Amino acid sequence: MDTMIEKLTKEVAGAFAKAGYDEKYGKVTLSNRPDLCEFQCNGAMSAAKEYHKAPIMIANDVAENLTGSETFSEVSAVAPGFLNFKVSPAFLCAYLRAMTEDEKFGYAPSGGRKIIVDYGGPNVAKPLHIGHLRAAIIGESVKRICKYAGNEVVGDIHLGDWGLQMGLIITELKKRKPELPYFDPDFTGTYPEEAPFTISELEEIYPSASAKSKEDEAYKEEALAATHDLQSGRRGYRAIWDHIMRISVADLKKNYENLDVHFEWWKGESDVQPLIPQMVQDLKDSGLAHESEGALVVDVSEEGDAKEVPPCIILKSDGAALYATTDLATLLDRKSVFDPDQVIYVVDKRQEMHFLQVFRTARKAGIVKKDTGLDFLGFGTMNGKDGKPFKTRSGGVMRLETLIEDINTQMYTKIMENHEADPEEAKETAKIVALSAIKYGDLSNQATKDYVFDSDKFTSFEGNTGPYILYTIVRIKSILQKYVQAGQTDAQKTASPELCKLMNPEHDSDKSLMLELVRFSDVMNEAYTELAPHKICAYIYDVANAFNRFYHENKILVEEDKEKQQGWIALLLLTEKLLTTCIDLLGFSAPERM
RNA sequence: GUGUUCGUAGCUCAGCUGGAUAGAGCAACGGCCUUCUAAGCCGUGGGUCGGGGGUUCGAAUCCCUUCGAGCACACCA
Repeated sequence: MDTMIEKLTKEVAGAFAKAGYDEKYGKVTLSNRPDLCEFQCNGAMSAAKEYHKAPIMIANDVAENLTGSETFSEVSAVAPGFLNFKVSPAFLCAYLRAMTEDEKFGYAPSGGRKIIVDYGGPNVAKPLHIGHLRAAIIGESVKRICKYAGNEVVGDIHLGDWGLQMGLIITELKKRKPELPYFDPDFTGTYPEEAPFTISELEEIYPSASAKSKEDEAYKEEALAATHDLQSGRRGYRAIWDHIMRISVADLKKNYENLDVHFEWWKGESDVQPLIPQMVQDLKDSGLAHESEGALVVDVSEEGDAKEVPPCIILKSDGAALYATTDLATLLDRKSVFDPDQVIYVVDKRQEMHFLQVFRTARKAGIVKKDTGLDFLGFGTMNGKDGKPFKTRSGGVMRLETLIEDINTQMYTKIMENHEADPEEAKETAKIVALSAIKYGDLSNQATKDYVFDSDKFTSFEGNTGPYILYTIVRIKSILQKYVQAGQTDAQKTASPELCKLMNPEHDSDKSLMLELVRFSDVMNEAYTELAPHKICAYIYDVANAFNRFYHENKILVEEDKEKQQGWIALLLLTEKLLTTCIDLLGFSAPERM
C-alpha cells in the first residue's frame, strides 16, 4: 500500500505529465501552512527554470489537470507558484479504512534484510550505570523499528567479558580467599558449583581491585598475569570466570528487563577470541597488515579524507590484541553465524573514529561482504541540569538502578498526590509511567546530540513527555471501555466500515486527527531509513495533540447520532492501536489507568 | 594545532532533501471542570535562527568566512 504522500505524489505527477511537464516535479509534501492547505507541491517553481515559463503558469496548468479529481476537494495555484491541496473526505476515509484493515496500518516497507543491532556493551562484574542508559534505550527502539520494517533483526549485547577486569577480580579474590581450589594449580577435582561470591560482593571486589592496581605496581603485574593465564585457558581461572559470568549475566538480565530491553544474543568478547589468531594471520598473509612502530597495523586512510585517519591497530607491540581486533573478529563471527546485510552500532559518539577504522579494515579485508551496511549510530552524552555530564550529588557515577528507583518513587508520589489510588496498583502504574518518562525523554531528542536529563521535567507529565502520550492512550481506552460497558456492540466489531461516516468535518478537529493518523507510513519510512526514533516521538505527540483537541470538542459517549458515534469509535480504535504500536516501537507501554 | 559536531524564545528542544507569517513544551499571564480522566483544552506575551559574506525567484536549511562550545585525534575500551 502506498503511503499518503506517495499516493498524492502519483496523482500530481500524473497531472504534471498530462500538462506536458516532467513528472519528477510532482512531489507532494505536507503543508507548512495548515491555514492554507493540507498538502502542497512546490514543483512548479523548480520546473520554471527548465521550461522557461513563469511558475504560476505551470502551476495553473497542473491545477487544471487536477480538476474533477476524486482525491482532492480543493486544488489551487497560488503565487509565485505553489500548488495547494485539500484532500477529499471520501478519499481520506477510504485511506483510513484501508489502514484499519491492515495489520501495519498500510505500512509496507521493503524489509527482508538481516540486521544486527549492537547496543549494549556493558562490562561484566560492573554494575550498569547511566552511561549505559542511552545505548539501551536507543538501541532497543532502533531494533524494534527495524523489525517492524519487516527485517530479521537480532540485538547483541556484546559484553565486555575478556579484559583486565577479569584478572583484577581473580587477583583480588586470591588475596581474600587463597584457600579456594581455583588457585591450586595441582587441583584436578571438580570445582564447586556455587560461586564463591554474590553479585554485591562482585560489585565491590572489582572497584577495590581496580583502585589497588593503580597504586600498587606489583598488584597490577599480578592482575595482568592472571588475565593472561585466564586467556591461555588456566582451568581454575576459567572456572572463576564462569562463576563471574553466570552471576553477572543474571544480574544484567534483570536490570535490562526492568528497562524492557531484551537481547537476542548475549555474546561477548570472549566468544570471538578463538577467531583472532587466524584472522590476524590472514591479515598478514594478504599483506594488509604491516608492522609500524612495533605494532601490527592496517592502513585505512583514504583519498579525500579531510584529515588523515590513523591506522587501525591489530596487535599492540607486545603482541596483545585490543578493542579493534575483537570488533573485527566479532564481525567475522557474525558473518559466519548470521550473515547480516547490515550491522548497526549504537555506541557513544566519541567512538566514531574507532569504528571508522574498524569498518574500513573490515571492508578491505573482506571480513564483511561488499554490500553489508555498517552503520555507526553515535549518541551524545546525557548531561545533568548544569549542562555537564550527569553525576550523582557527590560527583560519582550514578548506578542505573538508583536512577530508575528515584524516578519510580517520584512518579509514585505524584500519582498518589493527584488522586486517590490503590497503593499497589499505583506502584505498578508508576513503574510503567516512569519508564515512559525516561525513554521518551531520551528518544524525543535526536540521538546524536547531547541532551539534558532533567528528572523534574520528565516526571512532570506535562507537555511533550512520555506520560502525556500515555495519558492520551488511557483516555481513549477509558472511553472505549465505557462504550462497551454501556451495552453497545462490541467496539472492535465497529472498527472499519463506519469510518466513512466521518466525512462530514463539522469541526475540523476530527479531520485534523484523521490527517495525522494518515501520516503513519510516511513517518515510519523516515524513522526506519534514518534510524531516528525521535521522528516517531514527534509524530505521536502530534497525534496526541490532535486527539486531545478532538476529545475536547466532541462528547463521544453522549452523542445522539449513533452513526456518527460509531464513526468516532472507529476513529478512537485506530488512534489507540496506532499510538500503542508507536510506543511499543519506542520501547514502552501504557497502563490501563493512570 | 588538525578534524568533526553543534550554536534557533529566559530554559529544554523540533524544523521533513531550500519555499509562503520559524514551531512546540516548560516558565509568565488570562480563560475553561454539575457532562467520556483538568496528567487536559483555548488564548496572550516572548526571535536580527551566534556574526558577516555568497549561491537562488526564495536560505534556519546549501557554500565560504569569523566568533563561541562540545568531542576525537596509533598501542585504553
